[in-house]
Amino acid sequence: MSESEFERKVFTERKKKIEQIVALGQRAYPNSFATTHTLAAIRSRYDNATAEDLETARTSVAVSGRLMAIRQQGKAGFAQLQQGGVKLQIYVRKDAVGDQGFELYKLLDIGDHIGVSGYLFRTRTGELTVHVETITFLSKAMLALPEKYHGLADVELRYRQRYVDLFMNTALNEGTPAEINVRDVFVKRAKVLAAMRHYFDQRGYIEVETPMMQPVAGGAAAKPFTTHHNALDLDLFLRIAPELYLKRLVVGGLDRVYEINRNFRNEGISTQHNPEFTMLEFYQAYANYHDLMDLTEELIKFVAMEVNGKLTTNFNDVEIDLGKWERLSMRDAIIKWWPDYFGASPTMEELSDEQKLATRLADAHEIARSQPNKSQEQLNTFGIFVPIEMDLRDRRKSLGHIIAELFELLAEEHLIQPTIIYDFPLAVSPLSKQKPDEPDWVERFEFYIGGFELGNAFSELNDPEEQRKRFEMQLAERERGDEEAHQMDEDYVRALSYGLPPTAGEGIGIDRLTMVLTGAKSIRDVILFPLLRPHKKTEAESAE
RNA sequence: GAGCCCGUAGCUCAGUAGGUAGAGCAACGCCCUUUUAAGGCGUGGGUCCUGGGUUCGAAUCCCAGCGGGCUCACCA
Repeated sequence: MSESEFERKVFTERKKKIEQIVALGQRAYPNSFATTHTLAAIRSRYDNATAEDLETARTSVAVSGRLMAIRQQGKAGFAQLQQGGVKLQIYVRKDAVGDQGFELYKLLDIGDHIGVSGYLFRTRTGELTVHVETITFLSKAMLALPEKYHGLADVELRYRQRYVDLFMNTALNEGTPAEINVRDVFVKRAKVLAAMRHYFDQRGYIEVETPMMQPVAGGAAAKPFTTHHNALDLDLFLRIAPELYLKRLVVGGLDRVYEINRNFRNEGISTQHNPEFTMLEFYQAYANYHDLMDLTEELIKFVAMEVNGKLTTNFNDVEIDLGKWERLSMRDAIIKWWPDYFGASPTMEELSDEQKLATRLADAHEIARSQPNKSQEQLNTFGIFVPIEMDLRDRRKSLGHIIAELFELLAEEHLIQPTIIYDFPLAVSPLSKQKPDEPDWVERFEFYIGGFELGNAFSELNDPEEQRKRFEMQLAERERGDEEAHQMDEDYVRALSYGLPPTAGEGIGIDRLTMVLTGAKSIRDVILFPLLRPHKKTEAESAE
């Protein structure tokens, strides 16, 4: 820790204060303090009590908390205690706490933890306050707290010193903008997890934990982190998904399983991506993707009610109604969001035939190219569209890949209200079951809220021979340089060979769902300790 | 990975026609027995992110680096 002169000075002064506090008969770092109430309990129980109520039935309390404000007034003073995200004012006067007690009070700093006992009253201005009779010193803040009104605003410091962020940036600080009410966000995140567990537990799913360290990183298309086990001299991957293990469990007869845990993907960081993120995955035997569409809507509604008590949520200044869902096939979504700028929308038939789509994209390319005045947005779209069109024309990518790319380019950003996008190309879905009537398409859906993907689900491919073929197709793509193509997993094929019943499974990004439910604009605001590049150490510090 | 923006006291921020730095809070000392972003008087505190360059002179202009934010690309 590199300290400034200011911080060293404050630290030294406060060490002296601790000595003085000990000289007053207090312990420097006592082991405990018995309270009668939490601050939250006092607020909920006595917030409506009048001054007369409090006077006639005198309520003695012992409470503790961190001092967040001190307003000294000669031989008396007010201070504000904070505990559990709740604040309560205390009033200390010399004639009530005695000479020693008041000496102690004067040695307190903002940030210190104390315990007080006394009785409740209302001040002249009507604020519920503890009239203090004894003060017990509990712990000292050896560093100065951030500015009391604005809190800790520097985004980098908030992430690096989340411990400060958490006690400074609460809804109780008037200057704190609602979107960085940090404590509340993480309380809600915990409620999301609890609600999900409750939902699945009630429906006969069992919660399981599958390996985070895997010899083959499967179940998704992503670059993994690698690690090594010394005793076995074994290279391992941090998992990118639990999927293949969870389906092995369904083979084993655990018909309904879920897991809530971290996935690790060695890819870029953005407002929607952190290298480690939390995923719910669940599998249900004898269900298909239609069943999971219904379940998804029900689950998200349930979680929203548990967390927020309502189905609407404000995200990026848009009111989102989690009670109303739209369902669109991927091809319909492309047709719906096809921009006029590219001419008339393609037809379903054109989107299902490589040759016809190639012609259609070439036409669109020409129409867009010949338009004289392009907006920046159109230029951006065009800039992404052109390579897609060329990939199809030069047969570098299959129809399926092109469809998926077109969908992401044209439709994804529009999916603000809850939308289920179903029927994906087989080429981008190596673990999904084909549609009986359209073998190039699979029974898969993703759902979108706020313009990004929150979940991915499908009827699970359970034919071991077909699965082997799909893995081989993936290996071929890997050969062609796609580092994220799926690896072969022989044991998974073996597991399928013992018989996986018809099963559907789904993964839901917990961080992103929490963003939607709390209005957080960055995934880093819903992860307590998001990954940051460490500050480069100075030579002096490295030598320590 | 690319583009744009930011980095000044512990914190929140001012400070450019380039003249070697300010406020509020916090800290320290004093006054104040119903305040609440309490108030009053006084004091201390800064490698202006780092390293180069231009200049008589750089927080300010230029270059490189470090850290961060946003947008885009990849992905969930």
